[in-house]
Amino acid sequence: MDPAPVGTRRQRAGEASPATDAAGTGAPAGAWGVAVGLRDHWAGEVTGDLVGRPVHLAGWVDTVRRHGEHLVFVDLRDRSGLVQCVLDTGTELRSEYVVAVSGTVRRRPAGTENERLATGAVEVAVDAVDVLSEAAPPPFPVRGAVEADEVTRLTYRYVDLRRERLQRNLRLRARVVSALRQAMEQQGFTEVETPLLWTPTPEGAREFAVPSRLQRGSFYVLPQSPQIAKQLLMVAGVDRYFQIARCLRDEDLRADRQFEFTQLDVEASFVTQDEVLGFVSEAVRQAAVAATGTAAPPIERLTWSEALDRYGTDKPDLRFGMPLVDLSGIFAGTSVGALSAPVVKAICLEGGAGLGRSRLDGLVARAKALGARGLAWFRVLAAETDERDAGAERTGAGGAHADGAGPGASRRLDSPLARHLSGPETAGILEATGASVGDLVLVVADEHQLACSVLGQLRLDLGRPPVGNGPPRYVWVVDFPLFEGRDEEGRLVAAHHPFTMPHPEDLELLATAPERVRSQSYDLVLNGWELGSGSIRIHRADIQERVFDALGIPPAEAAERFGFLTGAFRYGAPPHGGFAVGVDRLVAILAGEENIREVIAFPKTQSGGDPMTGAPKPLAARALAELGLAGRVRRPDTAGTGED
RNA sequence: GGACCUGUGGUGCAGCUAGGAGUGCACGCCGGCCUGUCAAGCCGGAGGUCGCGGGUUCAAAUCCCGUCAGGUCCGCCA
Repeated sequence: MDPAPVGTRRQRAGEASPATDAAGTGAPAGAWGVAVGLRDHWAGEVTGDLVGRPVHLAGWVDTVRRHGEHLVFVDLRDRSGLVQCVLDTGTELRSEYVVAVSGTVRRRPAGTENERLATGAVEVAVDAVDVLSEAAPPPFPVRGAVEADEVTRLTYRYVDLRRERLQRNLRLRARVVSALRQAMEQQGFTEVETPLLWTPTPEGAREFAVPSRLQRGSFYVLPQSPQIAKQLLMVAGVDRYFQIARCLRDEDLRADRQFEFTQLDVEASFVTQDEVLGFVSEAVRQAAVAATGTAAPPIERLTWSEALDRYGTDKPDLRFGMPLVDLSGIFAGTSVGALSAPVVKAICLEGGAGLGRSRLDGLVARAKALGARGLAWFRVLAAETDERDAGAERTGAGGAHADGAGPGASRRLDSPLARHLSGPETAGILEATGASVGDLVLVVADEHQLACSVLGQLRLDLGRPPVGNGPPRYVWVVDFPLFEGRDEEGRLVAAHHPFTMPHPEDLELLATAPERVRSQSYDLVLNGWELGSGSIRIHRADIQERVFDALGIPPAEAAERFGFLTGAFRYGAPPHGGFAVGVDRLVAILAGEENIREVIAFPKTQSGGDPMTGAPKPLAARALAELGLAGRVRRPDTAGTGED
């Protein structure tokens, strides 16, 4: 017997990096551990060097190919892959039966090898089969790439998880989490667990409430993040903290949002912003290497205002171009009403001149739905070739000519607006956008924020590649503003959270022009997904008071809501800052998945349900009474009349 | 709170624009044949409230209204 094939295989493969195995199971070679119990080998590792050896295998029946009573092929599957077993007696094996087999490995007869299978050179001549469990036909195929309806998949999640895709994702996730943990430990961080039963912090995301049985009428909440706890750990002198932390937010679900999600939560004392970014960069880099086996690219850096100006968003997808171009100067004194606005911005869609009128109307509608006053479009056509230009005459649109200063032939603009443009305006559009014949220029004239965000969204609509496509582009977005807009009562709203340290150069603006104050906060963005965010925190009472003041939070209210944090700061708070990385999103992108459900073992539907368990469910009256909630039940027949 | 897409034997689709008997394809399932297959093959068979409710019509999977479920997005996510 060979009790420890793992080490020898790893050595033979000579792989320093965790490249995936030949069976395509998504696991590092030799990662299955020692086979024990009913098995002494893994199905996916039955290869040529075992020829002549007896093996015991256990797993699921993948396929049965029956050639009469005396020749039956059974593919036996376990997490490591499959191997063909040959039986010479008729048996009652069916797909997904759970079996243990014993037999002898032998080379397949010449000409019957299967090159698509890692174990395809050999087969197991079976002398005993033990059916451990019979199985009903699965509700959807376990093998293959066809996806069943979402409810069906979630109702039978244990079957769905048996499939190759999710098995691979679960293992990739485990490797990523392990790499993150190792990277943080290597950098001197201490893993600390923080409470799940926390206290309400009325600000930020909606929280899940947990009724207290011992103190009826009072509630814990589940933490939307360990933010305050980790700052208290800094006051406690932990100095470098991290946690693979579950966070819970009672907000509407999306492709990249579940109620509960996992963060790599990090906080460190006596550090600069760049040092925090360095710690996180190293962790993410190691995670990417663990997941893909290839080196992650360096993380780029943009300021928040650069990101907004060039990509119309604070989470730019840098995998493709189509940057926003500023035309405000060109249209500063325009006579065209539709283009008269504080800010005029444009994007250029390569080859977009061929879009038909209905398609363009759709874009205009989309822009309006996003809040813009309107959307101007200009087809870029070759000058003096009107008759051959698609749609130019049919739409009855006027054409404005300009001798292109840019590359290629002279160009003109085709658009209902084109004949209203002055010569310099036409030339300005062509020059600023660098548009070529056949392109489409889209222009939004509006307030700065709106013009940017609308074009940023259109840029994504028109140009964004699928999630896993192309080399990943990591980018730090830094210098976020401290505040973003105002609430209904005209009070400033914290962009990150109220403990974020203002940029040192902008401290004086707090009282005079708070909207212009930058903060020491930063986001990590991967392929247009916000992977996480962080900041340097305020540790000085005087600065904190000035920020609370700017936020319109009176001292008494601040003490009531955050007293246990500011109180702790009185006893010696080190300067500190941190970050949190969204693990589900990171894993999803590394796995090439569009939805984080595919990297979570038991996710919920968009309406927050679990079709498998039926959760959420009503609680029995007795349970409600014990929690002090009985009086608050709203029965359908009394809805709207009960107390609220 | 809102917008859009989807819902047809166990699974994935087509059928709907232009109403005419539950019509079709692939997989799976059940049975038979079959000693080298590997998504085995060949033959036969079973399996359906066309998500649900209402309306229009001589007639509805198909058109209309409502509703439920799933998905994508806006709002929301300090």
